[in-house]
Amino acid sequence: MVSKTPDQPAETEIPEEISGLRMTRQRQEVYRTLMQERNHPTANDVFMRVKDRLPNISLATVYNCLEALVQHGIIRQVNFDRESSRYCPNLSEHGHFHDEVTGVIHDVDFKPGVNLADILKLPPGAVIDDVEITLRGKFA
Amino acid sequence: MVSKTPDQPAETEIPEEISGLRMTRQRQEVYRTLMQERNHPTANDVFMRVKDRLPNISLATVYNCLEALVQHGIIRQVNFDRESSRYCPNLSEHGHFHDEVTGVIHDVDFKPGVNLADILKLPPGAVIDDVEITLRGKFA
DNA sequence: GTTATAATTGGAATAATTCTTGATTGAGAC
DNA sequence: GTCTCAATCAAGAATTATTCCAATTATAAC
Repeated sequence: MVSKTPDQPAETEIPEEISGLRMTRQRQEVYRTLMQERNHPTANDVFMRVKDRLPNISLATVYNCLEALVQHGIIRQVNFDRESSRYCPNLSEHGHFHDEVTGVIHDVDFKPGVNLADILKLPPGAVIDDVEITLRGKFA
Repeated sequence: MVSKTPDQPAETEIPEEISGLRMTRQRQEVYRTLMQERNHPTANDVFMRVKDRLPNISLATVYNCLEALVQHGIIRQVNFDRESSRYCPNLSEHGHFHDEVTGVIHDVDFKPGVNLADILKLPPGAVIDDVEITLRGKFA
């Protein structure tokens, strides 16, 4: 190889390490897939996608990567009822609207300035670490 | 016991049929257990409880009963992440606060007059059939 | 390059739930 | 009361998403 062109960034810029997580090739590809497929894929969806680039990757590795990314706050894991978990790189606090007809999942942002304590009778002293808001419905 | 006092309702009043669902002995006991154990038991919790009264009941039947009750809107099924489903006879719209330390689940009511559309940027045209709000946290 | 540590792989194991099949029950017709 | 039919139940097998495990491989530190 002649030129390394070190000043030109890769097509998708992924740091070698994020908040202490070693960004291995597998984790990179899992993450890249999530960034490209914004439709809340399951672990298996990701697996099939990543196999195009890493034919030897195993499903267990995809699960491991997803877990590592979730643990480090790089992606979010989303559950609907008892279905397979889905994964989502949208880190802004948001809920999900599940279209019962098409199965499509839409991110639903909060309106600005909304506070949970304004709408819920929280138990006194409760400190909330995580909120999950899931809506099911359809389009009129 | 001498008098039957028929005008006094049973300790837990359970109609013979609710919205088209035949209230069999098994369904009665499953429902009664949920009404008594307000701590969001799993199917297996209910199973063990109901066995005291119906020693021959099977876990599959408990699942069937729970499903039938959920389907008829008599109880609610609640899911936390990928844990076993839990069941809840509180039909008023409410969310759940999951205490990470003790594992206890608390019902969280909405403040009166709160409208989802006030706090969320719902996709235009979306008709919401069901809402699930789950909080995780601890007590300070 | 060696060594130590962490990650990956493939397959086996797990656990919650659903399915299947045959037996039982209960409601209504007679 | 008895008969019939559909609904329900029981027991265990099957399914499915996910996790675990042991062996290999890659990475980073020295």
